[in-house]
Amino acid sequence: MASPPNFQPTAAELVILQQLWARGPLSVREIHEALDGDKPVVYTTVLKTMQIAFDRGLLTRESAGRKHVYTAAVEKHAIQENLLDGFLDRTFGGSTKGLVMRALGNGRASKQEIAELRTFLNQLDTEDDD
Amino acid sequence: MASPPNFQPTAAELVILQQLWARGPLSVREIHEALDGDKPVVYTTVLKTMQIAFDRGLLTRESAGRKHVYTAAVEKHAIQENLLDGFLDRTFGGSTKGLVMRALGNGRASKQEIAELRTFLNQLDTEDDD
DNA sequence: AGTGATCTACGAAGTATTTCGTAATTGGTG
DNA sequence: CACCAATTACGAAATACTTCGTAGATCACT
Repeated sequence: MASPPNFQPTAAELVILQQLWARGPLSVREIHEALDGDKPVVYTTVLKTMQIAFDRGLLTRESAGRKHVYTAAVEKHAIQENLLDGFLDRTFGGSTKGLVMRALGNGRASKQEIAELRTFLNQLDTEDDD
Repeated sequence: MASPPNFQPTAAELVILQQLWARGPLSVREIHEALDGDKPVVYTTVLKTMQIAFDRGLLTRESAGRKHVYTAAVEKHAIQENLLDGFLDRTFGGSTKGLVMRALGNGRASKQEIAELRTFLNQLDTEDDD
């Protein structure tokens, strides 16, 4: 069976994707305005990054008058999984348990999140393969 | 209070560190032999990477006859946490819950691991701040 | 039609990382 | 001591990614 392409957006591309995933289709200007905060970014830097992401198939776009409106062409969950797989192997030698324990052990997760995860983990049960 | 330096080893450095964390102090040759598998690596590439990691303070070394024996100078858990923090923000917008659910949802975790995590999560309880 | 603002395209410099080749040094062995 | 193999040091090319400036097109408005 054919696997989906293993898109691995770079850090700069990921910043763009986060905007599009969260807010839907956007122009370069809209994204530039959202990003140009404490750390200023030049307009054409954002433009170029989006053009590259478009060339790589991460984004689609439509002409709207003189400008382009971009849309994420890849699913957030799929990309997160791709990136996570690599990160898991590189940093935790593939140990999901190691990763999760470190993620929860650093005090960044709220009580709320922990409670939700406990529920999630309790559901996640008998349905196992390998 | 002074924070520990925020070491962020590169991918190549991390490969070296994984060896040292797992197997203790090693020479360049020993690491080269361990890595030179399906994807061949040249000896001096490994050497150079280790010299850079040494310069950056990630490794220490001792002379043993004509050769050097290297040791990890940074703690595995601390490095994993540093890298995880950045990855979490970039890829999951800082949502630990999102990360953990994706990590567990992809079917890579064994029943065994899931059971252990459930135990861990149940212990992880009242001791919360923020 | 002319002017100015906004936009896209894109080359290319800048930065970070990885990879490799060459030279010099060291240690053991005949 | 001479030689060979193993080793370190290091410059520099190769690769990947990011950033920016310039040029040219397009649109709105006068």
